Amino acid sequence: MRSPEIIADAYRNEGRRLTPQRQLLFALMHGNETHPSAEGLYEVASKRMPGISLRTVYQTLDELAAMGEIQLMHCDGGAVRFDPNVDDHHHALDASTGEVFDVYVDNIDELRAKLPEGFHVDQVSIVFRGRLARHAKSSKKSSTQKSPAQQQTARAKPTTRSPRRTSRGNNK
Amino acid sequence: MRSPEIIADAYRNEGRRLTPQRQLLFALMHGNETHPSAEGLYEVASKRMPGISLRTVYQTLDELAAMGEIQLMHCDGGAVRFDPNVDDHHHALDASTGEVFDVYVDNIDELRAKLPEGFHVDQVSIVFRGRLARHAKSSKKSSTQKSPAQQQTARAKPTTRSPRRTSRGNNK
DNA sequence: TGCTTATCTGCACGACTTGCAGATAAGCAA
DNA sequence: TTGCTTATCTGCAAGTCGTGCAGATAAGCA
Repeated sequence: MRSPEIIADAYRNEGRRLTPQRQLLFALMHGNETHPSAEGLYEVASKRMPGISLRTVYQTLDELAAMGEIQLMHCDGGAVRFDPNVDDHHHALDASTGEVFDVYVDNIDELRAKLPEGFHVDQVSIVFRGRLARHAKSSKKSSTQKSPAQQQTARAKPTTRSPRRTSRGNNK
Repeated sequence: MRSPEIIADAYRNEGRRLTPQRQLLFALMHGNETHPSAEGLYEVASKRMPGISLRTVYQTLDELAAMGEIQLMHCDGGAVRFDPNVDDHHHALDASTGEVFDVYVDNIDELRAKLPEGFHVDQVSIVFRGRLARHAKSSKKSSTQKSPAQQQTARAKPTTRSPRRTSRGNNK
């Protein structure tokens, strides 16, 4: 995602209006590495601009996505998450915290995949599920910088549902 | 997923009852390569057993998943899809039809990924998005060529809103 | 055949999004 | 600065996908 200023210009050039809501959201998304959901971003935005509507957050994120400034991520059925990093990268999902980290893989094109005959690949996305050891209790650390992707799923494990985010006292 | 008979035995051994609904669903899922959603499976099941409840389909699929007989797939925010293939494999998603194909990748462990320090990978899942060129289907799927995963996303293309998996009409 | 209780079915409800329509307020002209 | 046009914003209803509940059914067994 480009800088808020550049995006502001892009908006103007497209005849769109620059509203304080949009500017706030540009700023909150720029460089944001938390891969927030619309709700999550809404909560942060609400602190700085009480009254902003969740609907506006959804709309603005959709616009940014349509402009190619951010990407959508659908990890494990929860809410969609947004990523301002549109470089060629992948993700690591911490199963216990729900956190998502950007992961760069430099040799995807070397994958030996048996694709259906005649299948043209537009995009490849890889998700590494696991967990981040925040406080290594034992002396086992500094594993890798360019680690080989450990081993693959051994067996389908009992459908872990993504940690539900707390919903603000919403009700309908 | 093992055969319906074996699963039936497994159910009995766990003290669960073998109902005609479950038996039908075991049969419909066994060897099913369409990666159906609960709704899709429900529609097929309804033809053979009018009156079966969608709720029952969800329940039975959840049981099978908990038993490790099938896997869940969350592709692009639509409904969850179920896969009776629990081998170590990945998926190719046809962006225009929504079809999902199983893909075997034999050198995942060679991926050079820059994972966060201390991140322990439990599972790696790869999704190849693109489309299948349908035409001249003369010979069988005899040739399983090991094609290198084509090139990666050149650039995040303006996030084309996922064609909102047409809920009902889709998977039939 | 009868009994216990696991299942099934139907429905309401919750999470996440999107469609709508009236209220607001950018952007521009005078 | 004032006015005007109309893009946006906000609030709410509605739609999709799943899950919780509770009464009706029907497996499995004596």
